[in-house]
Amino acid sequence: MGKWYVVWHGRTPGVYSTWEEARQQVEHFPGARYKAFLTREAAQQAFEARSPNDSDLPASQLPVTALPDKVRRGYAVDAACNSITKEMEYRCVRIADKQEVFRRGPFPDATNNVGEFLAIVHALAWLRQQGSTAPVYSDSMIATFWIAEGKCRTRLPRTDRNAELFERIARAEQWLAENDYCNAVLKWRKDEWGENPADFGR
RNA sequence: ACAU
DNA sequence: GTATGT
Ligand SMILES: [Mg+2]
Ligand SMILES: [Mg+2]
Repeated sequence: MGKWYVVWHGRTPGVYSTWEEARQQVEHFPGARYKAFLTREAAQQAFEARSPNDSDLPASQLPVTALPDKVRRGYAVDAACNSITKEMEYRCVRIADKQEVFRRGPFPDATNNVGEFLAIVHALAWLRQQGSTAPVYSDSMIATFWIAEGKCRTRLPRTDRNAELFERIARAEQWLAENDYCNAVLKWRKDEWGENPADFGR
Protein backbone atom coordinates (compact mmCIF):
# COMPACT_ATOMS: atom_id res chain seq x y z
CA MET A 1 0.00 0.00 0.00
CA GLY A 2 1.37 3.36 -1.03
CA LYS A 3 1.06 6.32 1.26
CA TRP A 4 -1.23 9.29 0.84
CA TYR A 5 0.15 12.75 0.90
CA VAL A 6 -1.58 15.78 2.35
CA VAL A 7 -0.44 19.19 1.20
CA TRP A 8 -1.98 21.88 3.38
CA HIS A 9 0.16 24.66 2.10
CA GLY A 10 1.82 24.44 -1.28
CA ARG A 11 1.22 25.32 -4.92
CA THR A 12 -2.02 23.32 -5.11
CA PRO A 13 -3.15 22.08 -1.68
CA GLY A 14 -4.83 18.69 -1.68
CA VAL A 15 -4.46 14.96 -1.09
CA TYR A 16 -2.09 13.16 -3.45
CA SER A 17 -1.56 9.44 -3.96
CA THR A 18 2.08 9.68 -4.98
CA TRP A 19 5.08 11.52 -3.60
CA GLU A 20 5.89 12.40 -7.21
CA GLU A 21 2.79 14.60 -7.39
CA ALA A 22 3.00 15.89 -3.85
CA ARG A 23 6.61 16.96 -4.13
CA GLN A 24 5.82 19.23 -7.06
CA GLN A 25 3.46 21.11 -4.75
CA VAL A 26 5.98 21.60 -1.97
CA GLU A 27 9.51 21.65 -3.39
CA HIS A 28 11.00 25.11 -3.52
CA PHE A 29 7.87 26.39 -1.82
CA PRO A 30 9.02 28.17 1.36
CA GLY A 31 6.85 27.37 4.38
CA ALA A 32 5.21 24.36 2.75
CA ARG A 33 3.17 22.15 5.09
CA TYR A 34 2.76 18.54 4.14
CA LYS A 35 2.79 15.03 5.56
CA ALA A 36 2.23 11.44 4.48
CA PHE A 37 -0.54 9.28 5.94
CA LEU A 38 -1.01 5.52 5.77
CA THR A 39 -4.58 5.57 4.52
CA ARG A 40 -6.60 7.73 2.19
CA GLU A 41 -9.19 8.24 4.95
CA ALA A 42 -6.65 9.54 7.44
CA ALA A 43 -5.20 11.82 4.81
CA GLN A 44 -8.59 13.16 3.76
CA GLN A 45 -9.59 13.78 7.36
CA ALA A 46 -6.35 15.63 8.10
CA PHE A 47 -6.69 17.70 4.95
CA GLU A 48 -10.30 18.66 5.72
CA ALA A 49 -9.13 20.24 8.94
CA ARG A 50 -7.89 22.83 6.36
CA SER A 51 -4.93 23.76 8.57
CA PRO A 52 -2.66 21.08 10.02
CA ASN A 53 -2.79 20.21 13.70
CA ASP A 54 0.64 20.82 15.18
CA SER A 55 0.54 17.20 16.29
CA ASP A 56 0.27 16.15 12.63
CA LEU A 57 3.36 18.03 11.55
CA PRO A 58 6.91 16.76 11.45
CA ALA A 59 9.30 18.73 13.69
CA SER A 60 10.84 20.37 10.60
CA GLN A 61 7.55 22.16 9.87
CA LEU A 62 6.49 23.14 13.39
CA PRO A 63 5.44 26.80 13.64
CA VAL A 64 7.04 28.80 16.45
CA THR A 65 3.64 29.05 18.06
CA ALA A 66 3.81 25.31 18.72
CA LEU A 67 6.91 25.67 20.88
CA PRO A 68 6.67 25.71 24.69
CA ASP A 69 6.35 29.27 26.07
CA LYS A 70 9.69 29.10 27.83
CA VAL A 71 11.37 28.28 24.52
CA ARG A 72 9.52 31.02 22.65
CA ARG A 73 10.83 33.56 25.12
CA GLY A 74 14.44 32.55 24.46
CA TYR A 75 17.23 33.15 21.98
CA ALA A 76 18.90 30.58 19.73
CA VAL A 77 22.52 30.57 18.61
CA ASP A 78 24.28 28.55 15.94
CA ALA A 79 27.60 28.38 14.15
CA ALA A 80 28.56 27.26 10.66
CA CYS A 81 32.03 26.11 9.68
CA ASN A 82 33.09 25.14 6.18
CA SER A 83 35.05 21.91 6.56
CA ILE A 84 37.08 22.70 3.44
CA THR A 85 37.98 26.35 3.96
CA LYS A 86 37.72 26.30 7.79
CA GLU A 87 35.86 29.60 7.70
CA MET A 88 33.44 29.92 10.61
CA GLU A 89 30.67 32.30 11.52
CA TYR A 90 28.02 32.42 14.19
CA ARG A 91 24.80 34.22 14.97
CA CYS A 92 21.89 34.57 17.34
CA VAL A 93 18.18 34.97 16.70
CA ARG A 94 15.21 35.80 18.90
CA ILE A 95 13.18 32.60 18.72
CA ALA A 96 9.75 34.22 18.74
CA ASP A 97 10.23 35.91 15.38
CA LYS A 98 13.58 34.55 14.13
CA GLN A 99 14.98 38.07 14.05
CA GLU A 100 18.76 38.07 13.97
CA VAL A 101 20.25 39.97 16.88
CA PHE A 102 23.91 39.50 16.05
CA ARG A 103 26.21 37.80 13.56
CA ARG A 104 30.00 37.57 13.62
CA GLY A 105 32.59 36.28 11.20
CA PRO A 106 33.78 34.84 8.98
CA PHE A 107 36.84 33.78 10.96
CA PRO A 108 39.58 31.80 9.19
CA ASP A 109 41.13 28.56 10.50
CA ALA A 110 38.36 27.84 13.00
CA THR A 111 36.16 24.93 14.08
CA ASN A 112 32.46 24.36 14.45
CA ASN A 113 32.78 23.92 18.21
CA VAL A 114 34.71 27.13 18.76
CA GLY A 115 31.99 28.94 16.84
CA GLU A 116 29.22 27.34 18.89
CA PHE A 117 31.07 28.30 22.07
CA LEU A 118 31.70 31.92 21.09
CA ALA A 119 28.09 32.26 19.98
CA ILE A 120 26.80 31.29 23.42
CA VAL A 121 29.15 33.59 25.31
CA HIS A 122 28.35 36.47 22.98
CA ALA A 123 24.65 35.84 23.54
CA LEU A 124 25.09 35.84 27.32
CA ALA A 125 27.00 39.12 27.19
CA TRP A 126 24.50 40.66 24.79
CA LEU A 127 21.54 39.60 26.93
CA ARG A 128 23.18 40.99 30.06
CA GLN A 129 23.61 44.29 28.27
CA GLN A 130 19.93 44.18 27.35
CA GLY A 131 19.02 43.43 30.95
CA SER A 132 17.43 40.17 29.82
CA THR A 133 17.40 36.88 31.70
CA ALA A 134 15.98 34.97 28.73
CA PRO A 135 17.39 31.48 28.14
CA VAL A 136 19.92 30.74 25.41
CA TYR A 137 19.47 27.67 23.23
CA SER A 138 22.30 25.88 21.44
CA ASP A 139 22.20 22.62 19.53
CA SER A 140 25.80 21.90 20.49
CA MET A 141 26.39 19.50 23.38
CA ILE A 142 30.09 20.31 23.24
CA ALA A 143 29.69 24.07 23.50
CA THR A 144 27.17 23.82 26.34
CA PHE A 145 29.66 21.60 28.23
CA TRP A 146 32.43 24.11 27.64
CA ILE A 147 30.21 26.93 28.89
CA ALA A 148 29.44 25.02 32.08
CA GLU A 149 33.17 24.55 32.60
CA GLY A 150 33.91 28.14 31.65
CA LYS A 151 36.57 26.79 29.30
CA CYS A 152 36.89 26.32 25.53
CA ARG A 153 38.54 22.90 25.21
CA THR A 154 39.34 23.13 21.52
CA ARG A 155 42.23 21.21 19.97
CA LEU A 156 42.44 23.70 17.13
CA PRO A 157 46.07 24.50 16.31
CA ARG A 158 47.08 28.13 16.27
CA THR A 159 48.01 29.51 12.86
CA ASP A 160 49.05 32.87 11.59
CA ARG A 161 45.45 33.40 10.46
CA ASN A 162 43.47 32.62 13.61
CA ALA A 163 45.17 34.89 16.13
CA GLU A 164 42.07 37.07 16.36
CA LEU A 165 39.94 34.00 16.95
CA PHE A 166 42.07 32.85 19.87
CA GLU A 167 41.92 36.39 21.18
CA ARG A 168 38.13 36.13 21.14
CA ILE A 169 38.26 32.76 22.87
CA ALA A 170 40.44 34.22 25.63
CA ARG A 171 38.11 37.18 26.03
CA ALA A 172 35.08 34.88 26.12
CA GLU A 173 36.61 32.73 28.85
CA GLN A 174 37.53 35.87 30.75
CA TRP A 175 33.95 37.12 30.43
CA LEU A 176 32.63 33.85 31.84
CA ALA A 177 35.07 33.99 34.74
CA GLU A 178 34.26 37.58 35.64
CA ASN A 179 30.53 37.71 35.12
CA ASP A 180 27.60 36.07 36.80
CA TYR A 181 24.75 35.39 34.48
CA CYS A 182 21.42 33.92 35.40
CA ASN A 183 20.39 33.02 31.86
CA ALA A 184 19.96 29.30 31.42
CA VAL A 185 22.03 27.75 28.62
CA LEU A 186 19.91 24.94 27.27
CA LYS A 187 20.01 22.28 24.58
CA TRP A 188 17.93 23.02 21.48
CA ARG A 189 15.85 19.85 21.08
CA LYS A 190 15.96 19.37 17.35
CA ASP A 191 14.13 16.07 17.59
CA GLU A 192 11.15 17.74 19.26
CA TRP A 193 11.28 21.29 17.92
CA GLY A 194 12.78 20.98 14.45
CA GLU A 195 15.82 22.78 13.09
CA ASN A 196 17.52 25.39 15.24
CA PRO A 197 16.00 28.73 14.16
CA ALA A 198 19.51 30.24 14.15
CA ASP A 199 20.73 27.61 11.68
CA PHE A 200 22.52 28.93 8.61
CA GLY A 201 20.77 26.46 6.33
CA ARG A 202 23.94 25.39 4.65
C1' A B 1 27.26 5.85 20.77
C1' C B 2 25.71 10.85 21.07
C1' A B 3 25.62 16.08 19.55
C1' U B 4 27.28 19.15 15.84
C1' DG C 1 32.31 12.04 1.83
C1' DT C 2 35.12 15.46 5.36
C1' DA C 3 36.02 17.40 10.38
C1' DT C 4 34.96 18.81 15.63
C1' DG C 5 34.15 17.06 20.14
C1' DT C 6 32.46 14.07 24.97
MG1 LIG D 1 24.83 23.99 15.42
MG1 LIG E 1 23.32 24.66 12.02
